[in-house]
This record gives sequence, C-alpha cells and structure tokens, in this order.
Amino acid sequence: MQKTLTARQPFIFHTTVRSHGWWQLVPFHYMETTGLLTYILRLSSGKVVDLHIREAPGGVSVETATLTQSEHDELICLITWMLDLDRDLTAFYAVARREPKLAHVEQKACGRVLRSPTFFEDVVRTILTTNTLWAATKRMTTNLVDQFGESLETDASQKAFPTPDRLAATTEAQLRAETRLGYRAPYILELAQRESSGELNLEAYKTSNLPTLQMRKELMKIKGIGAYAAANLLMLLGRSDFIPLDSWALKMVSHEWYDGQPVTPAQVEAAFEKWAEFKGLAYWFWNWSYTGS
DNA sequence: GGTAGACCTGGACGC
DNA sequence: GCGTCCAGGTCTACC
Repeated sequence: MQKTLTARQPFIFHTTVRSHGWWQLVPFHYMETTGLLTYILRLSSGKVVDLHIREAPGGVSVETATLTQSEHDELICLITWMLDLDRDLTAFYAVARREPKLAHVEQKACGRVLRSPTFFEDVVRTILTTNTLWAATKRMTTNLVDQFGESLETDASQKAFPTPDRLAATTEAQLRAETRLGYRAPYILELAQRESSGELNLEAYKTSNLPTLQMRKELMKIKGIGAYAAANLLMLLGRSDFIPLDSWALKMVSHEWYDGQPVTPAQVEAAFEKWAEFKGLAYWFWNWSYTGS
C-alpha cells in the first residue's frame, strides 16, 4: 500500500529526519542521496513490516505491505507521531525571528524531532546514549535489535526494535555479555519488566497532561535516566523547557561565550535561560560558531 | 543538597 | 599483543 500524509507547514522531511541522531540507529536507515527513510516496524497485531518514507507535496508518502484496516489506522498514527507531523511551531518561530543565531530555524523548518514509534523504544535508545561514545550507542542498539528483534517475513536479516515483553524475558547476564550493554543491562531489563508487567505505561507519556517539571521527576525515577536523559526525552515528547546538558553542551557554550574556557552546567543553563519554554529548542537548533570536535 | 568514586566499554596510545 | 588511560552520564554512599 501507499499513503500520503500531510504535515503542518512549514515542513521539510530531511530536516526532521536529521534533527538528531536516531536516523543512524537501527531499525532506522536513511539514504541521504535518495531522501528515503526506511524503518522496520512491529505493529500491535504482531505483523512486522518495512516502511519506505519519502518527502511528498505537503508532507510524506509511506509505502509498505498490504495491511488490514486497523493496522493501517495504527500505522498512520505512528508515522504522524514519529515525524511529528502535527507539530505547531508558530510560537517558537515568533521568538526565534528576533535572534540571529536562530534566524534559520523557520526557513529550514527546524523544531520537529524524529521519534521512535513507541516511547519505550525512545527511553531505551536514550539510556544507550548515556556515558558512552556514539559509536558504542550504535553498536549496542544494533546488538539489541539483532538479538531480540522480530524479523520481517520476507527478509530475516531485517528486524524490528525488540518489544518490552521480549526484553523482559531475557537475563541481565545475556544483556551484559552478548549485547554488550555493560552496567546499563540491569536498567534496560528492569525497564522492560516494568513496562511488560504494566507497572509502567510509557505510551501514556505521549499524551500526558502532567506539568513538565512533574514529568521530568517521573522520568528520573527510571533507573538510568538522569538530568541529561530526562531532558532529551522531554524534547522527544515535545517539551523543550530543559536542556539535554551533556559534555557536548559544555563544549559548545564554552566556545560560544567563554573563549573556550571550561564552563559549568549552571553557565549553560544561564546562557539559554531567556528562552524559557523554548530553551531546549533554542539550544538544539542554535547556530554554533564552534564546529570543532 | 552537594560531592566523590564506581560503574563499563572500546578506542587511542605507548611500549 | 599487552597494559594503561580516557571519554561518556548516572547511581550510590557519604558528608
């Protein structure tokens, strides 16, 4: 089947896909030259399908296998969520117009973020980004998908992101030794077991009306989620009141305003304080002067 | 509430 | 090839 979905304007597919690093992590795959984003999705019916998503006039086109009506409806909801198609960034663009370092955001349609279909997947991915290098995050994610993901019927090498149930059924030892998650193994296992048992309902966070501060506290109750990871997850939920403050943030702010001298987290916060509820977006899409490693 | 040290992995480097 | 050092956030114990 093929389906076209419209996006609230302005919308640029490439900008959304490249909004952060998820596009480099399986089961996402993005071919920049052709503008094709693929993703292996497990629907709630258990069917595993590969999605081919491209830019189309006014939005995106999605190509995948033949689906039942309920699977089709679920797919539309998931794609809309993953690409943040309904996002209204009018208020952010209004304040960004007054800042030269954010002058590009409206023209480039910055502000949407690429998300996983489930919030559980985003939480797992985020834990795998903490205290490690990006190459290791990619490796751990690949291991997790290869070892625990369900295969496409037509190609066993193509696998979906593992479900909470599947991960809950594994062991810490296996996650440590074979998936190479290190000390993160018990965090991922506990998260999967809590989600699988119903003790946690991470999907509800997508539509929660909790104040952002309260939401942050709830996220930080999850083992492995600290201040950086919580801010990152809030950004994925469309709440940009906090900065995902990591070593990169310290480096960027140091070069932007402190002549390369070491800065504290408080100084990073202070640098973006005036952006209030758009703090995270301003930080994320800031046109940094420093481009070194 | 703030701080120090431990937690792990894999890459870089020196020998 | 081996050993050592380092980067990367979070947790826990302690003050």
